[in-house]
Amino acid sequence: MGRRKVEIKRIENKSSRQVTFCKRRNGLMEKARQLSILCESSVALIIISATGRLYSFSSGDSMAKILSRYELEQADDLKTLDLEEKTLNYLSHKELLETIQCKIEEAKSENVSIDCLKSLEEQLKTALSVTRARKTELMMELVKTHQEKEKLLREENQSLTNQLIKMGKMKKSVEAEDARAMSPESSSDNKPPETLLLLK
Amino acid sequence: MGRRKVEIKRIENKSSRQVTFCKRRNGLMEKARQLSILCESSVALIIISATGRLYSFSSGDSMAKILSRYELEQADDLKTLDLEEKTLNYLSHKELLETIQCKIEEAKSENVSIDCLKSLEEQLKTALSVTRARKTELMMELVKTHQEKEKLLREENQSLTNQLIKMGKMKKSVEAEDARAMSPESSSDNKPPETLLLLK
DNA sequence: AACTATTTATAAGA
DNA sequence: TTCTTATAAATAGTT
Repeated sequence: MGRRKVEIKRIENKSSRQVTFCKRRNGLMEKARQLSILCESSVALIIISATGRLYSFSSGDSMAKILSRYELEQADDLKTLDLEEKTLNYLSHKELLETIQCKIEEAKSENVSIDCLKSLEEQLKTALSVTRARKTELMMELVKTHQEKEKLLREENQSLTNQLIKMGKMKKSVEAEDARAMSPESSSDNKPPETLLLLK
Repeated sequence: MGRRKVEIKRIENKSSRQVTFCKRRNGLMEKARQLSILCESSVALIIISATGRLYSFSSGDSMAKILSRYELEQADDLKTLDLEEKTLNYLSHKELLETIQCKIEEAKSENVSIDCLKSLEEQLKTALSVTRARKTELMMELVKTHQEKEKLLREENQSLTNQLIKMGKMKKSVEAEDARAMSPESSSDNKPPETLLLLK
């Protein structure tokens, strides 16, 4: 949609690449906004220019909410921390925290060097990531437990529902003869309704 | 760009909303891909449908890399607000690091709770920001020192250059009479050339 | 930063 | 769903 068709490959001319970046970035942001409104969906968009400038859009739901939903979906959350790949492979969370304590001890002195602080910054970044990963891990376990519990309840509920249907049919078929013959059994077992309430 | 113009507001009809979602989602993904290639930029796109289904695109750079870059930016923003206002005013960098050490001590036990890790995550984020801030502060001081040194040198240089020019003119005006009359003075003071070398 | 010739995306219809 | 098509919208190259 321009004077001529363009191949989708890196634009060689620097200035026209910059102009195109600006135009298409705006276009993409607008499209993202429209999609989120038209179809009431959540959209998160992050763009980092070649020069490192950051642009972002997020619909109604906050960016953080959308990102955390995304991170939850990725079971490979731990793998994606490739920045810490090395550390994570050789050091446990506990060991990392111990390493950090030493670094902090160093940095607590009054006359710290920039290099020392730079190193502490890196360590803290790593610790933050690993702590996050461990948190996610625990949360995933929690979610899994809940899902299993839910599955069991669903199954129980289904079987109880089936029982009820079967009983209902039987009841109907004997109602004409003697309705009171079923009443003791149906009133004594009141668990099915209770379990049904657990479903949402 | 269709049979007729549409207002950007929630599409009421459910099925046409679904169709539009599918079409525009694909369109947005494709546009994101094109932007990343044409302008060699990093693009991360996450879409969550109204029904909770998740779709995502990320260019070359892994999604995690882009997201962490985004989060880094936010952390910096947080630093400039919260930290300077609250923490930085009441706690020294040293004091904060001490607080963190306690938290880490807690988190080192085998059976940590999610809440405990969450709290540690926050503390590490803060520590990271404060460390960064302190680092920046020291670097700024360093830069300032260098700038001042440079300014002094420039001034010294300028005045010396002026002297040289003046002398040059005087020399020219007396050259015809006696060039050797100026030589003792100009050879005894060799500072000007040396200082000039310090400029870049 | 505007303009405009074209291409591209897509709304509605089949 | 998928395709077709008329039309709206985006944008490439130009000024």
